[in-house]
Amino acid sequence: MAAINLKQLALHLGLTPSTVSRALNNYSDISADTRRRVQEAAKELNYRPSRVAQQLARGQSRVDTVAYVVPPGVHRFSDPFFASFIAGVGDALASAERDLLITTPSCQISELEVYRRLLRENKANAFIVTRTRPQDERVKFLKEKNIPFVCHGRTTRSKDYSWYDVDMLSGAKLVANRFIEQGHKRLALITPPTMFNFSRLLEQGFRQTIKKAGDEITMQCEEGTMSESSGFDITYRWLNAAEANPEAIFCGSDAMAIGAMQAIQQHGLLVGTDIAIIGYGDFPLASYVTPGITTLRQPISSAGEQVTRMLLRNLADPDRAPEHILQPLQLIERDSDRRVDRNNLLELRRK
Amino acid sequence: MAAINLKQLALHLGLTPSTVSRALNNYSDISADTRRRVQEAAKELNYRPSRVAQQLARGQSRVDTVAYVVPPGVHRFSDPFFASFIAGVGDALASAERDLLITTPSCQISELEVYRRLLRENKANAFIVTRTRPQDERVKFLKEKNIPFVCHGRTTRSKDYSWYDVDMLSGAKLVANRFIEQGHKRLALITPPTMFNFSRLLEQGFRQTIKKAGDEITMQCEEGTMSESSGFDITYRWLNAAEANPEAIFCGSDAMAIGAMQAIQQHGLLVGTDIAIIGYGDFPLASYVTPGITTLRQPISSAGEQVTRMLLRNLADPDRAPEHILQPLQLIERDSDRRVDRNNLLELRRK
DNA sequence: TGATTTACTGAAAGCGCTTTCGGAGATCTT
DNA sequence: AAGATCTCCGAAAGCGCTTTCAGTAAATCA
Repeated sequence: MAAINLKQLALHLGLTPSTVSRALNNYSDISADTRRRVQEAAKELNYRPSRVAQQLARGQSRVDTVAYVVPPGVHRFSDPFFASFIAGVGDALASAERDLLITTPSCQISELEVYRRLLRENKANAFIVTRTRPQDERVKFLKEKNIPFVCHGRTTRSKDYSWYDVDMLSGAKLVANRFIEQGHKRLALITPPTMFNFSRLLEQGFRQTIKKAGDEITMQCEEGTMSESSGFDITYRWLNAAEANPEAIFCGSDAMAIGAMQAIQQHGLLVGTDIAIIGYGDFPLASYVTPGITTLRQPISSAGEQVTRMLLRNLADPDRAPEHILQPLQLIERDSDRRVDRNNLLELRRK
Repeated sequence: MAAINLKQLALHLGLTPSTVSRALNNYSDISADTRRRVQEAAKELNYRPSRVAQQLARGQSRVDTVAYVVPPGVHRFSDPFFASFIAGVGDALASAERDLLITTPSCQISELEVYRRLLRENKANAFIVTRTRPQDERVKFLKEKNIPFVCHGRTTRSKDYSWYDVDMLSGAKLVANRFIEQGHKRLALITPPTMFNFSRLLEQGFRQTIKKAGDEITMQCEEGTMSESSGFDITYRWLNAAEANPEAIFCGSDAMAIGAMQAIQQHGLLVGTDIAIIGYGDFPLASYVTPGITTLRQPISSAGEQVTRMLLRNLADPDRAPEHILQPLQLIERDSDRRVDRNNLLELRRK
């Protein structure tokens, strides 16, 4: 099954490479008979033209592929964030006739190594970096190599490259203030993994607001993984703990909010009435569960699109100045942080 | 911003291409001074080596990329199916040092055209085809061109290529029988788009079972899009209709099941007690909503993995005989099809 | 100082394919 | 039957880069 090339195929047929090539490409100056012979032999010998050589010869050397290296660990693919983001990226890219390469480091290999390989193997010529870390080696690497890229998320030093990010700091303040206005005293926070920059901003905003509100407001905080089960586990533990239950929980993902709600219900408590829940993300199902999740809406699919458009602009004009988009977060009010008359549960259902 | 090539760069520097090339690639036989000059000029003139030429020259002509062309329309990306499937594919591929190219036809372009382009532009050398249609042109195309591929799903004629599929026919029978055993008479079905082969099998299995059960069992059926909103809309319409409400609904996706449940609740009815719901997929949230969704579990992430492993085997040995895997579906019993004491709702919550 | 090494650069072949051009033979004109 | 016209195929020049090899000038040695 050794790879056979044009020359060998030609030799085998007693023809020249040029003839064989034209036969294979259906040129009209090849006799029907020869063409057939050639094509049959090609199939027979399992000849596969080197696309690389073809491209070079044809002068199609452009590589319009954008790579999205999914960060390892932490729930990667099964995160609805992922799917929606990809959707946005994919759509924007498709309309620009570019493709999206998705990959993820296999266990042993460092993330950066994947970037290097993709470049070396000519698989991509631009990158979208997500879930940025405070000090992000990926950003450093790409800047050094002068490769076009755009980030979804900021890093600590972030003036000199393009990024799109949500205004998590303000968003978290919004949530905290809402809880406080609702009269809750014992707040709680389940953060996304703190390795992510946005998780720190979230916690920071939440804490700042609480601090400003004075001593009577307390908070507890734990780091989750963004999955339902982690929201469930953490909340469950809290409810079983000796201390008084939290009155309001801000969950760093809607999935965790769902888990938390489940834990609350299993404890015989009522979400909204006994414990208020606010989530983050507004993923598609947030409004379809009962009660509907009040959540900080993150327009992810549009995030994917916007990030991609930035990148495309950058690609079109490499000398372009970096752009920055700070997307405000909107609080979508549903029922998970709303008190209801406990005796009137069925009525609630009727909405 | 015209693309500059090695020769031009060399000319500009008064050096030969070979020297410049070696300078750029950090060969040790280039003086530090020259190297610096060259690298600076390269950056200055925004020189970008043609990766295609590099690959050809270096003899790295292999293209280890698997493409997954997401079928257009119908809720593509936001389908949790998509994300999980990709997760499985990505993982399996990563461990084999291959990459995954994901793309989707932009509005104007036919799906097949995308396949052609990917091949032409050397972006992929193997394909994973999902959501097969009864007569699938993609399959025909790939077989004709002798390109390695594997399907997730079957077509009508499917002996001579590898596929992985779930046993939807038996699965649907399982569900119908369960409904019947539970004593329901008026069954209903919300199918996935009928353009998909598995949708037909689903309907077929359901109908066959009902037919066998005799005249007293009736059914109504409508085609959904697999989204929450379509489940909601269809159910809502049924509940408002003149005819008697269905007693049990089988939804072709968990998302539709959630929509249906929402519609039922908005009508002041109790899911499980008034109307039984069974979904399909068992996506991550199915157990976290209230009530938990009874569903036909489709092991999607493992589907992605298995499909990919098949493909890898195929790639490793092109002469290998086609493989077929028919995955049995398992019914996961939760609460959405379980009657509860209506007066004891709060207790239920305590589980 | 002449021989020898060292440091660097240039010339040239080649990666596997496409494509233009020209030419040999066959077929067609008048 | 001689030229004109087709058919069909081979020769050869690239595509943009890498890499080996040889060659020159400078540095080192004896």
